[in-house]
Amino acid sequence: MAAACGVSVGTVSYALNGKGRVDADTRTRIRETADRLGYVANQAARGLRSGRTATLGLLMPTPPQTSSRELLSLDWHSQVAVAAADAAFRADHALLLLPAPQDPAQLLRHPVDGIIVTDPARDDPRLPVLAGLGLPLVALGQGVGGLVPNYVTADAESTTRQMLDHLAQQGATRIQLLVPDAGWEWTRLSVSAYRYWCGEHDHAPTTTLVGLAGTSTETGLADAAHRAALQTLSAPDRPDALLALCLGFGVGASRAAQELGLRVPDDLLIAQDLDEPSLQSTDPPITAADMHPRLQAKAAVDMLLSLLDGNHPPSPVITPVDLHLRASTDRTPTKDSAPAVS
Amino acid sequence: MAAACGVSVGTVSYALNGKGRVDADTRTRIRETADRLGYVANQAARGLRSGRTATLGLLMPTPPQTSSRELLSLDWHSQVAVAAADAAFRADHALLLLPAPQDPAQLLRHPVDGIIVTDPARDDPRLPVLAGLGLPLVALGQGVGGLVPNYVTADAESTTRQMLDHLAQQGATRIQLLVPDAGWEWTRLSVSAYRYWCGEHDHAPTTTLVGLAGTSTETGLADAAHRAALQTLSAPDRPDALLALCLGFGVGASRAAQELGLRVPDDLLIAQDLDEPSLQSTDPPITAADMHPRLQAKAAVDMLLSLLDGNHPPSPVITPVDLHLRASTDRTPTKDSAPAVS
DNA sequence: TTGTAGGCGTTATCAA
DNA sequence: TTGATAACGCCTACAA
Repeated sequence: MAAACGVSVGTVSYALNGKGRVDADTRTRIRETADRLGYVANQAARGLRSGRTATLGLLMPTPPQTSSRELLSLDWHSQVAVAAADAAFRADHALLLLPAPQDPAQLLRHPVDGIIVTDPARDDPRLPVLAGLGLPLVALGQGVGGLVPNYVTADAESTTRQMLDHLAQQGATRIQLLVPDAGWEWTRLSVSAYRYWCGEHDHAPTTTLVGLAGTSTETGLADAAHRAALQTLSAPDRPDALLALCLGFGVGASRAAQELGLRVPDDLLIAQDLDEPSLQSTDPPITAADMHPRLQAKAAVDMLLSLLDGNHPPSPVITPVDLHLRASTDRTPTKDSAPAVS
Repeated sequence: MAAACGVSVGTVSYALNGKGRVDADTRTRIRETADRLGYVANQAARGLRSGRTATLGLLMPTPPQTSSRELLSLDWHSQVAVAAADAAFRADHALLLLPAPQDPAQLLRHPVDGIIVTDPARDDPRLPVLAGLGLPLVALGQGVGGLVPNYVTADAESTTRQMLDHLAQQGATRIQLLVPDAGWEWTRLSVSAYRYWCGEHDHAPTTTLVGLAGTSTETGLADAAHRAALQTLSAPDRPDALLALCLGFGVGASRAAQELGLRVPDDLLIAQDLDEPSLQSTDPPITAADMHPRLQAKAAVDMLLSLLDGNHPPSPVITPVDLHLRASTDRTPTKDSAPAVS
């Protein structure tokens, strides 16, 4: 382009991204003409020359092959994806959406500088594939035991303790956990925090394992939790609070309570760790924790970019969690007025 | 690479993508070594030469600047994004997630061959920006009056009629529409179909406009609908069925009915046009239509690819819609057994 | 049937 | 401070 408007190509390049080599006047002149002509450097050529693509990959679980391992809120993923794209763009990078790969070669067809992998599990089939790529990697979720050293996550332990404290403060004396039977890292940490908390508070830890076999939708999760909760709540020494550790479980528990004639929050408190829209449409709405997916996404992008710059970013990054207190755990006297803080 | 393993670079190129120039033996030999070495052509170099990027852009509404115009289910978007990425990959293209642009130049920094724009509105600020780009464009949603000639959408009219027929068949005689006050194309078509249907069925059309000012979350939508429904359902000649034409409205209507002591479905039927997870956690679950976001996404990608090949794809593509009948509109005698078909 | 060479737009190096 | 030039890897027209 701009060779035509005054100087040589090299000078244009230096003027637009070089450090201090060009004359200030020349630079402003070039900048102006570039703006006027709407000129932007060709990414393909730049990539060819530099070996970098200015593109980050976001590896999502692909719906068709969703296994129980990858049961995650779509709403969560959507927020992550858009926020990550936004963060990448602000740093002059593009974000490529990658379906879960069968074949590593498939991933290389559209080269990226680094990859963010969402919620890896300990035996995640995507991990060996990624390892073979030799690309910088950041996990959005637990780092699964050193397999992915750089990761961004919320604090499972602190989240669990916050919720337990809140339930106890609202009068719960027998808090029971609804635990997904899926071997997730997040679950493991939460349960362990629960046991620890029980030890501190002279509380007998009781957990109900909810089988996830064959479940692949939010409704399925709710149904599974519903069955488990019916059983648990019919027992003679039933709990007076349920903490649901998986999407959908809160809705299922709420349904079970209603069918058994238990009033929430009077007879039973219900809370869930990860917030989701459905928790606001139950009656009463269910307390849950906001893990700030957008914030996590931005942190993951920043971490990856910093890795690409050759830095050793602080890792892991632990992002904050905010409890959304709703009516399902609100035992304050005035039950009629709007009690939800969301 | 492969020059080292037998022949010249040109021959490798011809062997891997050329027509018939090379000897069959040489070709298989080259293919084999390429596979063995995991060789894939460098996209940057290929793009530099060909001018194409093998990359499609998906333009999403960006959360920070979500205006009432772009209030859409995040769940919907997530499904669209992942399905589109998958379809693009199968056609050897990558899918770039694009935040809504302020500046057209920003979009050009990461060049794409074409763009899918989700749910454009008639006065969508993204459209003039896109027009200035001169790129092939496909709308995922209504084509907004010729502005975007190529589009993929579900059939608003047929969806509305199906729901009205279903409600009437379940005994509704005074069906009222809850209409978002947002100037959406989909809304306009639905309302017009409703009026037409009323004419055919000797039914007095009544609609309640629900103001969306200041609302930007699903909860906000539900609250707005809740207020409107309270008023409507308290009127002397209250409707016996509500058809909600916006996300969140079904949940809001359901809450209003409960507060007024109206039983669903006995005293009031409730249905919503676009399905969402929350509709399954209300009591009772609410009937809605599945617009098959994944199918729509795939159709949009196919249409865009076909445009890029210089074809005139059939446009618009109208995708099918499936009614999910749930308890909120089920007046069959056996009310106790599980009535939901989902 | 295959090798050779030029050029796509950038940036880094070197010379002026 | 600036201009010329080579090279990044690929495709393709042309020569062998």
